[in-house]
Amino acid sequence: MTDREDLGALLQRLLRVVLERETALLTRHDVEMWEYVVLAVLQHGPAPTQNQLAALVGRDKTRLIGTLDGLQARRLVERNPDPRDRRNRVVSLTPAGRHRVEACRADIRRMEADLLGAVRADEAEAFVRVLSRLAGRRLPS
Amino acid sequence: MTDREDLGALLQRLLRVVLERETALLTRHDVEMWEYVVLAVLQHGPAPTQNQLAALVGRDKTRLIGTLDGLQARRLVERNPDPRDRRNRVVSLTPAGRHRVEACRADIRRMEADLLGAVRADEAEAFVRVLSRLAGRRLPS
DNA sequence: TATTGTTATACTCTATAACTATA
DNA sequence: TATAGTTATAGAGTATAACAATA
Repeated sequence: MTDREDLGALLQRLLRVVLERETALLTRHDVEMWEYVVLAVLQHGPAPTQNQLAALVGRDKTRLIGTLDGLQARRLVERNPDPRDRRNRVVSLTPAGRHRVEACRADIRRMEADLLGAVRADEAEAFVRVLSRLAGRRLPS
Repeated sequence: MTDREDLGALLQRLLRVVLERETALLTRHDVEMWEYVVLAVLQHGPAPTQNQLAALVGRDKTRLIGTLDGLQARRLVERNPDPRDRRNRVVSLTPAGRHRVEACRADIRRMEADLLGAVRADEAEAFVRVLSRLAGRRLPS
């Protein structure tokens, strides 16, 4: 670890490449980046409130609304009032939304495999493992 | 590589942590993020034109100007007209600028070592090596 | 005319503060 | 009154276009 670039610079450059490829790929599925992030989070289950969903995707609740409007207009997500507290709107995937995000995910995995193909398979696996460790887990709140 | 988060999500989360720590650290040196990026690039030698410098740091030439103004006002960089083509202004570090960026770099290295301390030393080294490979080299133009 | 550095304008994204409806 | 969702307003960051000086 003698003379190398800063970790921040390296991460930013790699992230930029990943995001460029991912954006192009998602466009072919008619899905924008933030839309995909929302769909991916909802794969784990419905979000009990939009507020919690916003925190989960790391975004403000006000900025989330336009994204949800677009997804709902295309019948990829549903917003249903919670009968127990009608202020809350529980957001969930429709079957179409589930199929869409699964198709996106498959393409992303292919893209990632292609990218990681530049290094040995065991190196790539170790890289992703350490990256997961260092990135920590998503804050649930 | 069964069920894991997307590479983009992992990279973004780790980058966010790194940038937060780096920003706090740079503030103690009275240096902003983009200012540090410029200083770090200039460590390798003067930039023959602001245009080339902008491309090197991955930024528009118009957005670079305010950053250079601030750095020049604090006598950390110099802008000298090129005698052979007086349209160009060659940007270089002053001695104070060199000392400043070296101090920042040292703190950043400490921060990175602390961050990478969460995994074994050989894993951390391999991680940075693969990351460098995948990030590729900075485009000179 | 073309290019470097600069300034000015417009646009996007984000953050903050009101508004409504339910509780 | 307090909270979830929504809308509206203001601010920061960015991109694009015009401008002055030099070639």
